[in-house]
Amino acid sequence: MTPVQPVRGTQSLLGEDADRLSAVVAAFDRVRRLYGFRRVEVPTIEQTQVFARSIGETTDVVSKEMYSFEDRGGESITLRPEFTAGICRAYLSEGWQQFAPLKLATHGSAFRYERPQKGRFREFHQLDAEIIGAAEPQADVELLSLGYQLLTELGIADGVTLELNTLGDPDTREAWRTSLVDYFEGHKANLSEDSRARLQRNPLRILDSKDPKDRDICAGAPSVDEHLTDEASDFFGAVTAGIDAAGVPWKRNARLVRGLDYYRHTAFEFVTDRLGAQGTLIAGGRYDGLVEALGGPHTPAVGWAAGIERLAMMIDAPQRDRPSVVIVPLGQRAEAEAGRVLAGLRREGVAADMGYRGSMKKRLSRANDAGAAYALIIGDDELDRGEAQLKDLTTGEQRSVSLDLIADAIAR
RNA sequence: GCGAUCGUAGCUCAGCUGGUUAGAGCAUCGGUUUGUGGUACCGAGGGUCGGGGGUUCAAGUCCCCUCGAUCGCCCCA
Repeated sequence: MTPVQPVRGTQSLLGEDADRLSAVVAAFDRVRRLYGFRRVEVPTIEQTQVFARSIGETTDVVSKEMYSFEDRGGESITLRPEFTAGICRAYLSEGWQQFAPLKLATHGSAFRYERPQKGRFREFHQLDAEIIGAAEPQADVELLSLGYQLLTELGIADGVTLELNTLGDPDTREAWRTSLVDYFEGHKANLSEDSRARLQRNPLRILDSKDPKDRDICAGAPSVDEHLTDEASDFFGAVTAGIDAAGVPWKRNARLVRGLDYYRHTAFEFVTDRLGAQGTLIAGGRYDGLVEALGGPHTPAVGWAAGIERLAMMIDAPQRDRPSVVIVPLGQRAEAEAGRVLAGLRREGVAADMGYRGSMKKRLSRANDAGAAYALIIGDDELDRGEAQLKDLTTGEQRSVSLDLIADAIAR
């Protein structure tokens, strides 16, 4: 019988690869506390309309790339493809509005039915940070600082660039869009086939086309700056002044866009060239229109999400967990005593382990493989004297230690 | 959805233009050492060569289909 295969685009990780993911999450958890972002839990599944309404019913994203199914009650359910929409739903349905402005953080699995490639999976993991109910540019600044400090904490800030742009307010956005369509219509003949299709569907996206011909045309395209209202311009100025003051390096990318209509003002990506085509590590922006799209009151908000797998690929290998001591009992009498010693050490906060079976040779070999600092050998002879042999696995030195003083001996 | 490359042991791979019982290293298990790991030496287990079909006297090797992996395109909430 052939073994059961994993679902395409899912990962099962042991050892260093798993440690990398948890190191990223641990760093995020440290940093988000420093910034006062409260941990939230939201469901993995939501009613499909939570995502469909926020994204727009007709897009490819909704029709082809979500894991949606009908449950036994006939309800259309979707595995979350991201966190933002679910958090906004909770903000409305759980009455979190009373705590606004709210700084929230979470992390976990998300699901997208896409073709797997480097740094892209069908079940993947995200860090997520949101500020809901704040229209002030300081919220954007705080979120950008949080992202930068996370990258610094992970030791990868040097290889990452913050690309920043503004999409302006709705008036700005509409005016810019119109002039972009006019401009690209004029160059339609020279655009790539993909971009000609985008002209109908999502003209802003032409700006980040990878096609060299498109890029030349984009170089002469109207900039959002020409359409910024005074208010939008002031807002962007406040954001950039704020991150400059906070010491966050950034680069203007006037071609950075967001496809969905609910985005306003700030749009940004922390990118790297070290991960091939999937170079975006953290992506976010201001989404003042989203809560309204979910049926709530007008609510300004800004946030970002980061791909945990991508961050994990960037960092140095984390130190693996290793026991301080592995107990090696010899014989049945020793094994009973060893169980007491093991429990005692663990209660004292010493990372201690003991194999379930095996010869002394085997057990020592396992202790060595586990990276233990010490092996504690307990045999009948030692037991009679209330002692054990403590062996330093690095130096090979071994000495007798009283069973009551093992934790002290290891600490030294 | 589209394109390219690739699937041989748990892992990394070798296997020439199709030709007897498919190999190595690492890992695992056992032994040299019944109370001493990391080193060394000896030995063992483990593969219907991703799956299915076809060509051929003969297929791991050639052809088709399929599944999967990798990288890219599309998409990127």
